[in-house]
Amino acid sequence: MEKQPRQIVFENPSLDEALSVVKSGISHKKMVIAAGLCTVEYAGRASSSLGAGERLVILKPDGSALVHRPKDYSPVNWQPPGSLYQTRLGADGLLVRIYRRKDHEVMEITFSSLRMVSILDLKDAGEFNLYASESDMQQAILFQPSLLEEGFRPITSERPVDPGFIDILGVDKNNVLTVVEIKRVKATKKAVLQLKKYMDVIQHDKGRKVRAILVAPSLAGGALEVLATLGYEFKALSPQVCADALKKRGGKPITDFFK
Amino acid sequence: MEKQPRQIVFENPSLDEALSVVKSGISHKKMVIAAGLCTVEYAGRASSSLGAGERLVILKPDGSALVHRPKDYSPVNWQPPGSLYQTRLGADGLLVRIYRRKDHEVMEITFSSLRMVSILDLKDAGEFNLYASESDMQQAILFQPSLLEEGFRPITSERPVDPGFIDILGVDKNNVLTVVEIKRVKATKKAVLQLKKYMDVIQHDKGRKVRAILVAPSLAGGALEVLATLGYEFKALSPQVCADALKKRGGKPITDFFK
DNA sequence: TAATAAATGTCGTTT
DNA sequence: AAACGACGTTTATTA
Repeated sequence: MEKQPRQIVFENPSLDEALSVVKSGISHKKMVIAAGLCTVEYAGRASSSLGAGERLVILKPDGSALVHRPKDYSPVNWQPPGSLYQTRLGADGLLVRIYRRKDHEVMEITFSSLRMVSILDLKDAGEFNLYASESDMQQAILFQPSLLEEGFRPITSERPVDPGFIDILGVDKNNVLTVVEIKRVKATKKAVLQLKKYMDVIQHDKGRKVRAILVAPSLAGGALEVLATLGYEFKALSPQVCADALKKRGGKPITDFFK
Repeated sequence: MEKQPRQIVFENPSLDEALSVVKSGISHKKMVIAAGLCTVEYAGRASSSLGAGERLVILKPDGSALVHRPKDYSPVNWQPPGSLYQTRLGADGLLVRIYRRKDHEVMEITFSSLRMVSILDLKDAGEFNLYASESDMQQAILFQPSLLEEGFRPITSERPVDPGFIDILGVDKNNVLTVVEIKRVKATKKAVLQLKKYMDVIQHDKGRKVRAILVAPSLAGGALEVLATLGYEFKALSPQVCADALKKRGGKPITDFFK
């Protein structure tokens, strides 16, 4: 019983060597990394053509593939998970074909030469947690209503109304019904209009005084104007403060991606 | 004058070795690739925490950074271009800190061990062309208006109005003013509302009959309803058909609208 | 800088 | 599978 090495790395491999490494990596469901001079053609939802240049190519065991240029956050070409790999030597060099049934998408990479090719067997069971999302802010206000203002008492959250969901519905210290809309980033005019949609419904239903409060770390220029016109209010509150408030409450993060 | 090697690859490097390789790669503005057992902390617009596991880390010369798990198209953590790198040995291992001034974002990777670390000097001046984009659809209709309907005559494209740009403004065979909104994917309710915004302005300005046509490969359920209510029309047209029409038109690549 | 809309958006949840 | 909305969306473009 031969033990697979935990990684394989070839520098300046021949096309033949690269072919055998890539083939092996794919069939063993390992991560394949290749760097070299290549062209890329893509056809599917759109189509694209990438001229010759040196790039980093990543083939993941789950069938996702990435072609990265030396710059930019996003890959120049890619395939989502679930794609199928094929590779062979062609007239122009080492061909890697990545096919996705859904949308009949094909990406074809042609390496004319390689600088490096590698197989990595990565074990990763780490847990990922994201904090301070908008729902975290909501939870924080529900748990500690004074974050919004003294005397505020939430009634419901995510209350469904005609055009969506009201983040928080409650009453203030004078028992005035209050609609709360939360944004985790600077609130734009759009957020105010969203709040207005809810207010239109609530005011129509109730026919009595209702307060509207927009909660966000800050307000965009245009938003303030609309807000003032409509007689709504703004409460500055950052996701960080909410995250801290939740942390003090103890327990684990709200946005637990792996439930 | 010593010539830099075109790439450097270390397998199972010590933390010291890895430190020196990473430092060198960063300072020489090369692409740095590292694979190993690490944790990642991020704080900025949100904050996140990633437990120990083996990942592939890419540091690009333009200051963009990616942390890729063995699965998924998208990185689990990242920093956009323009970030600054810092690296040193810490108590827990090799620390790589990627800081972005904008939004005060920090990502910190801590490697406890490495499987591979590499510097690549990738030269990439290849041209990238994308076809069957929304702009291509627009160009195709402008060049061959019958793709929309017989007798249609475009007047302007990208006409600026209050809150944006009308994709195409023209007149139909009866000289009725027609607003055209184009989507390259199935049109949603949102697209109809976008069209409505333009219509509100046009109708307000002109005070005469105006047609509104939504062009897309297909219509979402909710969109059809709103479209009907507003009295707008739908024309099925795929980006591929538009790309083909442009190609037949001959000449140079379609994505040349960037004048 | 802010706003606006496109994207091979991707990625979840819900119907 | 379709629809809908959120995203650390990113990216491009314009005022």
